[in-house]
Amino acid sequence: MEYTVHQLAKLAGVTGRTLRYYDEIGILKPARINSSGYRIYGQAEVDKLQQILFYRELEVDLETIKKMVNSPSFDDVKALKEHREKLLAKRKQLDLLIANVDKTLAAKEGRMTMSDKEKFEGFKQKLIDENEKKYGKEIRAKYGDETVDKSNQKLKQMTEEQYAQVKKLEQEVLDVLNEAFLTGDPASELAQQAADLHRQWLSYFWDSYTKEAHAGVAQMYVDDERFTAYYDKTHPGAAKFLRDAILLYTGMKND
Amino acid sequence: MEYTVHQLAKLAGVTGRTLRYYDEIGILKPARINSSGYRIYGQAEVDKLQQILFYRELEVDLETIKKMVNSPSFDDVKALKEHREKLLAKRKQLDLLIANVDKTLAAKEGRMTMSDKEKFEGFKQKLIDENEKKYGKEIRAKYGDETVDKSNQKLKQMTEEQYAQVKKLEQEVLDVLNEAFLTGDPASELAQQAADLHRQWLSYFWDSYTKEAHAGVAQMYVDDERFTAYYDKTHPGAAKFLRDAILLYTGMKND
DNA sequence: TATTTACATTAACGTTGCGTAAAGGTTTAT
DNA sequence: ATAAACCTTTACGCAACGTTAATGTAAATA
Repeated sequence: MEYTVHQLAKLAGVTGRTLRYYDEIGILKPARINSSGYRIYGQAEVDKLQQILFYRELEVDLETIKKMVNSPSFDDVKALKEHREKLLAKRKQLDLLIANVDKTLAAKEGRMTMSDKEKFEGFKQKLIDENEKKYGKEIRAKYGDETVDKSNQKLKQMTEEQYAQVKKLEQEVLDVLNEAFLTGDPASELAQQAADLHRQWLSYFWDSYTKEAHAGVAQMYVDDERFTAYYDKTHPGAAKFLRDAILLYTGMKND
Repeated sequence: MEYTVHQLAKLAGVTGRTLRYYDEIGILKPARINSSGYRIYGQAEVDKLQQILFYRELEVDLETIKKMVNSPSFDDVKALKEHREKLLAKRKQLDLLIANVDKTLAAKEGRMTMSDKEKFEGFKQKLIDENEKKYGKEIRAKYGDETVDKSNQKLKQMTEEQYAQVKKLEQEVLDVLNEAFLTGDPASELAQQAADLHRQWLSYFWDSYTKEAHAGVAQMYVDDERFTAYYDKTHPGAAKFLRDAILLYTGMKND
């Protein structure tokens, strides 16, 4: 059997370029060249190519393969053993790398959680301040300083476990909001679901839920760029969209 | 603090070329360029370089690092996780490769052992034939056909364990012979040690050792190219050298 | 038979992360 | 003043091909 480049290439699962390259670097020369300058390969070349590809599979470099298949006196077992050592060293290095990447990720996620926590803390403080400003006098007059201070204190002392649940809800709000945003309609079912999830989320902070306060927080998302940025992360305009959904949800705004 | 390329390079443990390259691909630009066209780096660049080198340690490609350190909005945790996946895949691939290399080596050594065994078998047969030719009539006349045939049979039935010991001795003969060859003197201590090891080796095949037979085998090493090739593998001429050493050892040739 | 289609050829650049000259300008030390 | 020690840009080299580009040849079809 005789083959042209492409025929042999297909037979062996490589490209013609590869065969020309192998010819160029002298690792596999065609049996002969016909009158038109075409490379013609025979059975011997097919066999040799198989060998070459076998060693290539093992990621031996072509220079070494060349010696292996072209000089019968070459100690291929020794070469393979050395190659094996190189592979082992590479794996050791890889293990180190992976461990380091893991360490870096752990540190980064630790920091992220940290900064999330800080944001969370800031949010809680902001809620307290807002409540204080809007309803402070009224409520303090009604229940007395002590009661209000204790409530605020409780808010600040949310447990880690609650925090985790809150984080989960927070993510759900985001997910549903982003999906709802694509509908473009704050009155859509998904948008209203997002608003409801947000109510559940808020309930973690408030003893008593009021539509007014909920709507107030929603408005804050638009007014305070810290929160706007948070909700707009995936879709710019999502914060406003959420506010509108909540305004409809709370019935603070019709149609 | 301000640094020129080489100063920063030394500080960070890279070469100037690296910094120029990082400038070229826009991953780390100098703070400014002075009137002579020199790159001047400041503290911010030092810090950034540290980051770059850190990620480089993890084998992240420069294109990705560029995004990581230049755009604050880039999700580096995600990138690292993807990188981690790539590393894991690479390790898996490496494990496969190593297993395949092992398999190849096992097969090759299996074949080698096989061919060694064949050679060994051939050698035993040859010894029998030689003995038969040289001493056959004499010995058969002396002890009878039965005795001789049984002896030959025993030779053929060497156990695997004996075989292993013989292989070990064989290697020792080779090692000492090759070292002795460098002295150039078949009468040297090393050469005589090689001859002695060879006698021990031969004793595995023979019930009774005779100087004459030993010298005869030595001569065979020179006459039969199969064995000549075996001993000449490391140093051409070693077979003849061994013969001479054995001739001196056996006293079959003086001075 | 003329033309299209499917091959073949060589030449040359692109890939990654720099190393390594080469050819020349600048600063510092003697 | 001159040499030593910097700096600059330009550009090839590395491994193993992929990918055009420009051009020539063989086989199939109109």
